[in-house]
Amino acid sequence: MARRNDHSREELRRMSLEAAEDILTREGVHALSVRRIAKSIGYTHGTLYLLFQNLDGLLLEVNGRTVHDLAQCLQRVAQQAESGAARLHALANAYVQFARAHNARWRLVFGHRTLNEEPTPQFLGERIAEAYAVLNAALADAGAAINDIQPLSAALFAAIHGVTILALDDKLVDHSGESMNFEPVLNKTVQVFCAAIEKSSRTRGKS
Amino acid sequence: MARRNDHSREELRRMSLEAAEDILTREGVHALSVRRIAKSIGYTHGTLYLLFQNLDGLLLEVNGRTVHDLAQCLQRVAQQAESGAARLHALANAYVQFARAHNARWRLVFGHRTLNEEPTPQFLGERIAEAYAVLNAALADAGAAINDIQPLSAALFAAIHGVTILALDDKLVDHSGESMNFEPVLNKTVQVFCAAIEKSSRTRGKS
DNA sequence: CAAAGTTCTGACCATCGGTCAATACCTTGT
DNA sequence: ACAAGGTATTGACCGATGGTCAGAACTTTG
Repeated sequence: MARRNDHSREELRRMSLEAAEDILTREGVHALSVRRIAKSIGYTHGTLYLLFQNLDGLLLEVNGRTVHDLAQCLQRVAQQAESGAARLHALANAYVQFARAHNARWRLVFGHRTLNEEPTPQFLGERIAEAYAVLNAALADAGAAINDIQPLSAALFAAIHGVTILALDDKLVDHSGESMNFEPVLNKTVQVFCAAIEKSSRTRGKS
Repeated sequence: MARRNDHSREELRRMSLEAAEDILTREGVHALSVRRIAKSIGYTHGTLYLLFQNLDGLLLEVNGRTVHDLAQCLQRVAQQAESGAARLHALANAYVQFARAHNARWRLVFGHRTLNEEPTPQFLGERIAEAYAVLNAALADAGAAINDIQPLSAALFAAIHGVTILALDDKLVDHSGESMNFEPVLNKTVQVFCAAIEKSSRTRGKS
């Protein structure tokens, strides 16, 4: 039957989360189940309920890791890119690319709420704020001192997020219904916001 | 056992879809199942497999209806609102409000892909294009003749979509992590795009 | 009124998330 | 060295799911 103390509680948790991510990446959400994860780490499904409250709890932690990875990715990009508009473009691109590279994992973050009904737990919210902060900083940097940076920043984040979602589903279409590449749409998005920043910083101090 | 010919094939399909929407609205996605729908229309689950290929097929049609309803809603709003920026604001607002009013149904449209793996079927894509066309027309109207209307329009659509998603999840946050109302963010979004349209129409004909 | 044709059912299957008594293992005390 | 006690792990079990399909229940046809 069963080895004992081969792994600590924390090790087992980590193994489970990594296994879940692996299954997600290789086989897709449909293949993800408590039993499948258990099999993957060489234990039975019962054991997983000693490590996590339930499947939902496990997935929530997977999502936390995904968002954390995204935040780190954005941080790296922000450091490497030049300031100003170039940095915003780089960040926007990194966001979409991350979502494409980790398709299944990324989708789970936003699709999971479909399954349970509870509000997003605070620990996940904090991680999202983490990613958001990077963009926020870049925007502040690009636009110097702007009064109304808050809604602008949130709007840019949402816009990039929107492009990402539609791009993943291939739902970015032109007027004739033909699907388009995300690049021109994303570039336009950032351009439009950059123009707004510029204009805003020109009139700063007013009102 | 069983009444016979009480309802035509098409009637049964319609009843099923309506039942599904009702369950979705009243009890949430978690309650939606083949058996639950069957019970709701007074048949057994086996019958549903004579009407739809499987649960996925049924949900796809539900989604088609939802998007169609959204498109109609947008059309109505576009007709009533004044031209120009006001119409764009009205459309953006209507989009978010529709999503909020039909929370569960709307989420299913974008969360469903989490479950199956296949690409969005063309009939759903067309319905989305239908909704998109309304925005596209309003934008063309607002900005007169613009060369690069295509990416602009797609970008605006995506931006509104992004705000809507984040608003529904209460994931629109300011720099301190506090959640914000969607209105200022949505207004800012439309403003920013209106400015871009204006600018673009001022320099039209060039290049 | 029987035969042929249909609509509908419900037993059945594999699988799922989740629980928990029982088991197999480890540690400790003597 | 061995038994007692404690702990980690299991796997049978539950209710429910999506899905299939032989055959029952009902209609129409000849």
